[in-house]
Amino acid sequence: MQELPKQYDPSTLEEQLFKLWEEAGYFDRKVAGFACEELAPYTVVIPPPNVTGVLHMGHALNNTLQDILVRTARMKGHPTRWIAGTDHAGIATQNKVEQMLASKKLNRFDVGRDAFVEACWQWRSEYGSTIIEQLKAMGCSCDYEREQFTMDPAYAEAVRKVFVEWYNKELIYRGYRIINWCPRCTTALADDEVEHRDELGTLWHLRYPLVEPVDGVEYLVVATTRPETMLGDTGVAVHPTDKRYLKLLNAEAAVMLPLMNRKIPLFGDDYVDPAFGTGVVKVTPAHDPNDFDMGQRQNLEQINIFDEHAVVTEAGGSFAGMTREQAREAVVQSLDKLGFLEKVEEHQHAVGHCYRCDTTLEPWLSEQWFVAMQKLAAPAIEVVKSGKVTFYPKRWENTYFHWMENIRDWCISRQLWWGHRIPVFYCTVCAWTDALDEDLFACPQCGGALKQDEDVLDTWFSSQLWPFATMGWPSAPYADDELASYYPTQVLSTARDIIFLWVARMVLSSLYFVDKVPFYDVLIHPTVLDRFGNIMSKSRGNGIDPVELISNYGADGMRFGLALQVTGNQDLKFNEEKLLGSRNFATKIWNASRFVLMQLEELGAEGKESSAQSMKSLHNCIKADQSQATTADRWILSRLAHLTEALNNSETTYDFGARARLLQRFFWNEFCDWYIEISKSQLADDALRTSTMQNLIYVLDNALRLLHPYMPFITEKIWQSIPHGSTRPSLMVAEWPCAKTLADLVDDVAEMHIELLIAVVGTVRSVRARYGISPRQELSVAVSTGGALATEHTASLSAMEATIIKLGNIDSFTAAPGATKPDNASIAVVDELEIYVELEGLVDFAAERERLLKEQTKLTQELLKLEKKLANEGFISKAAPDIIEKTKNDALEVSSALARITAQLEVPSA
RNA sequence: GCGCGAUUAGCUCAGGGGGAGAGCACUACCUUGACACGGUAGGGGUCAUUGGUUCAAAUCCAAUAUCGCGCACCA
Repeated sequence: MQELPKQYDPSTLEEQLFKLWEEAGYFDRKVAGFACEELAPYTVVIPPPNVTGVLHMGHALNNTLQDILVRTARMKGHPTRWIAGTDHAGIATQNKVEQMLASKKLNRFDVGRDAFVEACWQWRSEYGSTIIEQLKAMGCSCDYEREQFTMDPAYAEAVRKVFVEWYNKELIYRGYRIINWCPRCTTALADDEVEHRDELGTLWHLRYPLVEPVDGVEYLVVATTRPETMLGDTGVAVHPTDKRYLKLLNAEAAVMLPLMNRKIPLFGDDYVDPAFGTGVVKVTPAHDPNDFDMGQRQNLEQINIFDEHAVVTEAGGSFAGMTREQAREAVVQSLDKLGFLEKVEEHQHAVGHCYRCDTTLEPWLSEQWFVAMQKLAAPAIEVVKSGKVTFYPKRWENTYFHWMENIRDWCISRQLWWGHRIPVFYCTVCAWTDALDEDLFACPQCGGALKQDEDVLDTWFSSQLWPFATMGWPSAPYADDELASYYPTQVLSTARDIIFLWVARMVLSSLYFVDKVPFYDVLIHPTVLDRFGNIMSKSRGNGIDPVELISNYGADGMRFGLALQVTGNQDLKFNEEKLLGSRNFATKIWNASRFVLMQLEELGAEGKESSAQSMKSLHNCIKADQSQATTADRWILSRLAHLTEALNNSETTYDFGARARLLQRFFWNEFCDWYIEISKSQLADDALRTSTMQNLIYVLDNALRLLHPYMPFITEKIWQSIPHGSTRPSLMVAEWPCAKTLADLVDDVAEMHIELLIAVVGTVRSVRARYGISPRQELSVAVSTGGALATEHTASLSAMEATIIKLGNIDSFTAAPGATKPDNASIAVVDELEIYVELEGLVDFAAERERLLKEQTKLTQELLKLEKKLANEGFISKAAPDIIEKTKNDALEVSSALARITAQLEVPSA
């Protein structure tokens, strides 16, 4: 046995304990050699944080939850595997490395592609492990030995195989289309990578003169939020049935585009909403997705007026060389000068921004690679509909369905250098092109030199393979047969903002390539907001650093405090006070354990139990020998049994907050506040000493096991020091308390009897506080029992006399059926007990009379309410029998209490 | 525009058809031999509003208001 230091110091202990776990290899208990083969494996893949990442609150929360699940499963005996690793994060990492180069006044083109990619790898090896180290500091029990990276050679092989397979099945194709373009990152983005934000913009109304007036109409008015794009206008559209413009349509009128002096046609298209603005739309096929579609239908020319930096090209005539912002101003000015500006108004509209750098995106026409999603989506919808995959909370399934059912083709090419290069090769001589599993240098058709596609794949294209690519796919047979035994994974825990980007695509690709769902449960945890309800972000500067929280509250305090705040809500307004409370809870656990150990030591020093070895034998004894057990012993064991059952029952609902609360209430309010206090008087009794000690150890041992997944460090440290009943070397691989075994310990009688004790002690304490009687002043207390169980209650209270005397600081205690009330005593009626606290010479009786009058009024009102209810015919005929029974009992109790208080008031006070 | 969430004590939030709860904060007392990051006892709420269902509504339904989120956007 090892003595615990006086103060709990998370900072030094956590590091030591983590090292102990890691070195012993407990994270994979199968490897560590502990039996677990008979149970189904429990696998979780970590949502791989970006290599550029540092731990933020979302990670802290999400990984706390995953660790709770994994640690619980491990203790229950499941072979567990929590796969950890990082994502290469194309744009994010490339941006970091570009920033680094910029500090040396270089850009990526200065150093060249190979050197740049090399610099990315360098950057990764230097900074890429930060977040993994931080996960360790949190206590996350991941399988770090199998740490994965989305650019590992084996992983790259998987990505390439997926591309080639889909390419061959024509699910991947190349197309010339309008995509979302970030002019700062100079790359295309997928639709889901666009962040729309409402902004107050301007709506410019422009006059477009007709080439020839029709019926006196000389010009049309179009409204636009992007006047600079007019340089690329190749048409003007109205709704085909819009009466205002029918004449013009019939006349096949054309417009002379101002500034560019280009003749462009007017045409009708259903897309145009005649109710909006003037009902006339300028059409820029190269710079707006809707205009692109209309342009296709009308066979309009596509004039791209921006280069990749959103600078106006030659196609923009005299505006060439201007940025889009400069061009906007210049175009508006020129139009105004020429009298083409009709009206300017404010206009609220959504603007797309780059999800990585927040630059305003440009809809841009370019050649890109796409995945045809529709066919792939159907089975992915099916598995959720049929319940093979379940979301928690379930409402997120709607979000998933909505996306899947309205799915659009996925732009997967990125004009970046850091990432998986698209494995498509082009012959520089002939027209040969193909996607290849292996690099090839000469054209199989003409022998000419081959060139690989310059673009890399969307990071999410590789992340979608994470659950199976991390388990050896596509190597055949799967390495270590992992895919066979550890797949599908049990649960995927993540944030709601990547349901589309990641979750949906994992389902779809896993079904296609492995023919299995990637996970059974999807746990969408709440989003952590700041205490005012705002999203935490760098730009707001309102983020909280979990590393700092760990140093302030300990990893255990942070974890428990976060878990407490997890409910079914979609947001979590971060409440740091809960962490403080959790740190205090950790201290409470520490000190309660110290108390138990101190008692144990004292017992050993007296020679009652001479060695740690024999103390080990104490474990479980209380269960074997219930004859030794007091009411309090049986009560706390019964509470422990209920707790274990409740924890097991709520498990699959992922209700972390509720479970944390159950644990805290049991340990603090039941074990510490009552059982430990009661044990003090039992330990003073030679006859009860050993059995009480056994019970303290037994309950503490089990409570530590139940708490371990939430607070792994402190529980491990204490457990190492107590004579627990396990042969296992570490709590993290110890046995989970068996609910079935514990069920035998449920004891309703003991629970009821402790309620009596709590009522008596509570009454005495209340009386003291009410009348300002010093805690040192001993009091005389008598309890009159009544009702059918009067004899049993009397016996029980008498048996607990020593404890009651100690807890209430009482000098004389008696319990008897119908005991007479001493003169000048305070009376309290609790259930069927009348509790008398003698106050002779201690208090002002007028005050006590006053209190009783108040109590009488309260009870009278309560009784009236109950009687009214019972007199209600509807209630008697329709309410459930047990509710009626309960109401009758309540009425009886209240009326009896009222009678006793009334009687008391009628006795003239001395 | 469509969809989702929230509205309960000063604060953060549980709960959920039949007695309004926790933690923090507040008040009083207690330096009791595990713990002042503690103990004991208290004060404090028309459960957003309105209507409906029901014997019974904080709880179920509908509408409204306010706040937040997501999707889709009409230039």
